[in-house]
This record gives sequence, C-alpha cells and structure tokens, in this order.
Amino acid sequence: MSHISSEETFKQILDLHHQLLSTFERCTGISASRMQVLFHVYHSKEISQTALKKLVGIDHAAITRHLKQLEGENMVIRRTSPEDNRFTLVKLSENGRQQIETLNKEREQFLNQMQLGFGEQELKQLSAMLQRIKHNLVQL
Amino acid sequence: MSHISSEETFKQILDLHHQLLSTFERCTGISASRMQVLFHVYHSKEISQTALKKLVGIDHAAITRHLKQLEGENMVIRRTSPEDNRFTLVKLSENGRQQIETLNKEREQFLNQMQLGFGEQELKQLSAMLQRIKHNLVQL
DNA sequence: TATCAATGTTTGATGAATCAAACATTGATA
DNA sequence: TATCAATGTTTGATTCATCAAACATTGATA
Repeated sequence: MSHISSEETFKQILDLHHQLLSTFERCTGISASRMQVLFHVYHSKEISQTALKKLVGIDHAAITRHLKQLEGENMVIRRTSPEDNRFTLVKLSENGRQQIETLNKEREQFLNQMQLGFGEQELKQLSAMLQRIKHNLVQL
Repeated sequence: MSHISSEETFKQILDLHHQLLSTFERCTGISASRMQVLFHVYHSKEISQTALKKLVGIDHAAITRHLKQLEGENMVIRRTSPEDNRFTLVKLSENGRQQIETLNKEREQFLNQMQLGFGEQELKQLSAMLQRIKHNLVQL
C-alpha cells in the first residue's frame, strides 16, 4: 500500500540517520559533526567560523561550541582575524595535526564500509532520489 | 571520485533527515516522533509503553517523557495494567480522538508530498538501497 | 563625527534523544 | 517465606542541534 510505503521510507531514513551517527561515533570515537568540523579545518589550513558553518551545515552557535571544546582539547587554535575582528579564524594545532591522520583513516574506513557493494551508478541514483525527496519538501 | 561520493551520500542523508523533521514539524505543528507515538496509540486502541518503544524506535525514557507531556495536554490517558503493574497502558483521550483526525490528515499529506513523483518500483529500490547501507554498518 | 544596517560570534534556553541509575513488580527457585 | 533475575518505568545527566538575544565590529551614510 502506497501510504505504508512512504511511511516506511520516512522511518528508514530516520533510522538510518541514527545508525550512521552512532556507528560513526563508535568507530572513530568522535561525533560525525565534530569530525566534519575537523575535516574542513584540516583541508582549509585556516578557515573562519562562518565559512565552517556553511561547509558543515550546522548552526553558528553549535560551531562555536564544537570549536571551543576542540580548542580545550588542544586540537585547534582560534584567533581573531587582524583584517576584520568580526572573523574568528581556526586551524589545527600541532597536536591536532598529529591526530587528524588517524581520524581521517577511520573516517574513510567508515565511509568505504558504508557504501560497500555500491557501484558509482547506484550511488548517483541514490543521490538523485534523496535529492528528489528534498525537493518535494520544498513545495510544502 | 569514490570517496567524495560516499561522503556526499552521508551528508545527504544527514541533511535530508534534518529537512524531514523540521518540515514535518512545520506542517503538522508536532514533532515527528511525537506524531509517531500518537499514531501507534491511535491504531492500537490501547498499548503498553514498552510496545510503543519498539514500534516508534526510540528510547524508553523518551517514550515516558513524550507520553507524560501528551497526558498533560490531555491527548492520552495512561494507566497501570491491573494484570501486571509493571506495564503502563496508553490510549487516546476523548480530546485526543478528536484531534487525531486533523493530525493524521496532515501527516498523510506530508508523506504523500514527500514521495510525489515516485513510483512503487522506485520506492522499493530506494528502500532496498537504504537497507543495504544499514546492513553495511552492521559489519563495523 | 555620529548613526545605522549588516555581519560574525557568544551565551542562555529549549527540545529531543541516549545513557545510566534507581525503583517497583513479577515469576521462579530454594 | 525469602531471595533472585528479569522486566518495565521514571528521573537525572549529558550531548547536540536550533532559536533568540546580546555584544562587538565593519563600512556606508548623513
């Protein structure tokens, strides 16, 4: 039945989301969004918090909280931009640079296992379907 | 690139999850999990909290919290089972029965819009893919 | 020079889930 | 009858995100 089917899809996405996050954290020892923050800081050398918010896709307040905690754990260094004091710039600390190697490997392992058995075509197809659902929601 | 692709899928699921929950709440005025609780209570006439936890797929502590709030809003009635005092049974209140009609319509509308343009075959295919990803995670 | 709108960040509050511990109840067992 | 393991529920604490408000900074404008 069509209704059961769409409810099923909805539940599956919610459930998968939960599985993804908890499995990611179990495998890497760090939450997915915090890893995403570190990942982008690593790739950007130095980046502003507002740019991070756009890349990671979470609220600026959450970005600040994550970074302050990572700063406290000596993973990143933050400084106010001399060019514009509104901007807080972030880069990996020495300790952070050392730990990012392991974290990236674990992250990659997780992502590889997640898509195991999927061909490029299937991933594109899945991506397209998820995009269509998102587009449908915009109409509401 | 394969790695970019799998990261993309991951981000898409996280993003879609967020869009689904916030759009659902905007359309119905109630959170998705709370609606799920009401939906199952409605369909079961009377049900235990522990059965609800299994159907809705969230923690027993969260179930208790949702139900106590719904009880406070006069949506449900809870009682200890005379057969076994460990079980708390839940059913819709009179007020709840009246409101569930509207909520169900809004929920159905949301689900119909979510899957607009999807054929049965495509939904099955999407479902299968999400299932495969979940299965992959179990291996970690 | 003072004022204004916009931007970026920080902090408090809130909602929802999980985790853990505490408590009550049940049925089995010695 | 007392003890035990298992089950169900409740509550406190925690995590993470969003929302809102407050604050600092910037560049434009009068």
